[in-house]
Amino acid sequence: MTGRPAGDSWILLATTGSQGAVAIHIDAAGAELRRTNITAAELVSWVRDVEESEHPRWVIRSAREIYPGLLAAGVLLTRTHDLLLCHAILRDTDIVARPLAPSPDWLPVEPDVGEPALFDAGESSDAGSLSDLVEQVQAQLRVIAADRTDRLSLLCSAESAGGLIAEEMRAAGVPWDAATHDRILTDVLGARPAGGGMPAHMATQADAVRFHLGDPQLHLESHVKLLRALHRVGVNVESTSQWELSEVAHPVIAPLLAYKKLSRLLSANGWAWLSEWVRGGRFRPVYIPGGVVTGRWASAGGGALQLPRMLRPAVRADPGWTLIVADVAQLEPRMLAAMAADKSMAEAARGQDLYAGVVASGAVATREEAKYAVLGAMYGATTGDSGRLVPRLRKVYPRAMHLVDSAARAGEDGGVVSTRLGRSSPRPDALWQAQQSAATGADVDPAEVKRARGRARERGRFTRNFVVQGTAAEWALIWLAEIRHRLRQLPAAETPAPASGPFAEHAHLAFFLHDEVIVHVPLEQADAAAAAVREAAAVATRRLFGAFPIDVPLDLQIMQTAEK
DNA sequence: AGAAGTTGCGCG
DNA sequence: AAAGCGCGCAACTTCT
Repeated sequence: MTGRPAGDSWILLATTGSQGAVAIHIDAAGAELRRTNITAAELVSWVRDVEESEHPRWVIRSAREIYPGLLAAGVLLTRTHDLLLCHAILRDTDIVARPLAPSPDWLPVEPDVGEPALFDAGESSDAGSLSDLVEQVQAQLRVIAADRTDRLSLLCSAESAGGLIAEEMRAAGVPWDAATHDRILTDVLGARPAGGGMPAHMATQADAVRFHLGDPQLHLESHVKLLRALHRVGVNVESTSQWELSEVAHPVIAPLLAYKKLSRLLSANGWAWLSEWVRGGRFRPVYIPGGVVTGRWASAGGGALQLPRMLRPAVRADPGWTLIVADVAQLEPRMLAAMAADKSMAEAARGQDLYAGVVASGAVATREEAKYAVLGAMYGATTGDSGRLVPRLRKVYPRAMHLVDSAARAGEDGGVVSTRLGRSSPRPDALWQAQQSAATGADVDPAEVKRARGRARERGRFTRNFVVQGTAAEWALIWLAEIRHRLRQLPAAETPAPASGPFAEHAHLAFFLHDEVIVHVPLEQADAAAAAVREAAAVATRRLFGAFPIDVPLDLQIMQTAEK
């Protein structure tokens, strides 16, 4: 950080078990300015008061540990520096000479899937850890300050905001209409048998499959048994995956594919999921910011990131509220064009459909080809339709292609690559390194060399994708943080939505998935919230790429709130 | 019996 | 093993 604005206060907040907490005002280097001891009884109101009067940046061990309790008490934090999340970034970053010394004390904690305890102190909050905390924030601030470009400062702010947003979204929940979900299940799977057992439509397909396979007792969920049965009737597939089955012409295929689809829906998001995960009109998934090495979020429980599109209609605003649903089309290739400052690719990215722009460039003939070529470029395809099309992009977008090709080369050589804001890929593990050096010797088994080469290529594909996926994650993080910031400015709702907990009277983010958001807003604020989502996207683009002209268009809808 | 690994499929 | 990246989860199989 090149400088902290005058009057900007940072407060290290550490819980000290049953005794309460200690708050330490720190300067830009993390040195103590003054210290306040707070009893457990006054903690919540103290934090609330200071939040309102000082608007500090709270330095906390982890939002996941302390924020659920505050939210349950109705206290929202605006800005934090999340030591656990930032530790991971600053430890691995390759954009400064001396990254943070890694420490096992600062590894992510297991998410607590249960109910939030009131300001749960956690087990690591003994007296000794206070000095560790001070030491850690000072070390982190040193690394951030060493980056004269301020990218790590921005990344840490955004990542920390993500830590808050993840907990806020869980507290608010996704408004979920169980009746709609149930209706979809009944329509698709058939009536749910009273005594358990298979829903009607599923049973019909299963019977058809067993009939065509000539085995009325066959257990369809066992791949081994199913495969044997398929072989018996001459369907010579190597696996029971749908792509391979769909290549075969045989009367058993249609009902089998239909059965697999229904079976998947039932086991992943059927009635059992509904009763386990939807309570009081809300789905409350556990988000894990930074859970993926690239910086993307992961989730734990509920399969939040895999909700089938078929169930989207079950996401339903409360009475008097509506939903803003927004996503970015082709976020990753847009990030690539801007990172590489590739004006030709940015030109193709103008407007809603980047693939149409690629076709217009003359590189490929159809939109479908454009899509395969672009995805292949970012994923490192070398064979098949996709691999065949990639070289054409090298002619029209040499700068963009050079960026991903260089990232791949670095990865193959065992090197590290970084995103726009300085999140760096992990180093190769010891096994990988050993495998590579073992393959360079004089008389090495050719199979060994080939295997090592394969592993090197594999890592190249990972680093190739890392820079793009990771930068897209950074864009999304800033987008989220800016949306949240703008929603905060909106007034209280005319009609409360009690199920939203701390957000019962306020517009809030309800769902986030890589490049899309759902915002739950009072009806009367729909237009203002939509504007906030759009402005936030523009800000994210500008923060990452300055004046470089890259379009990041949103597909944004204000949901119609139909009567049931 | 329970852990660990595999398969297949949902999402971006 | 789809043609290439990143995930989580359920159900089954295999290992201990």
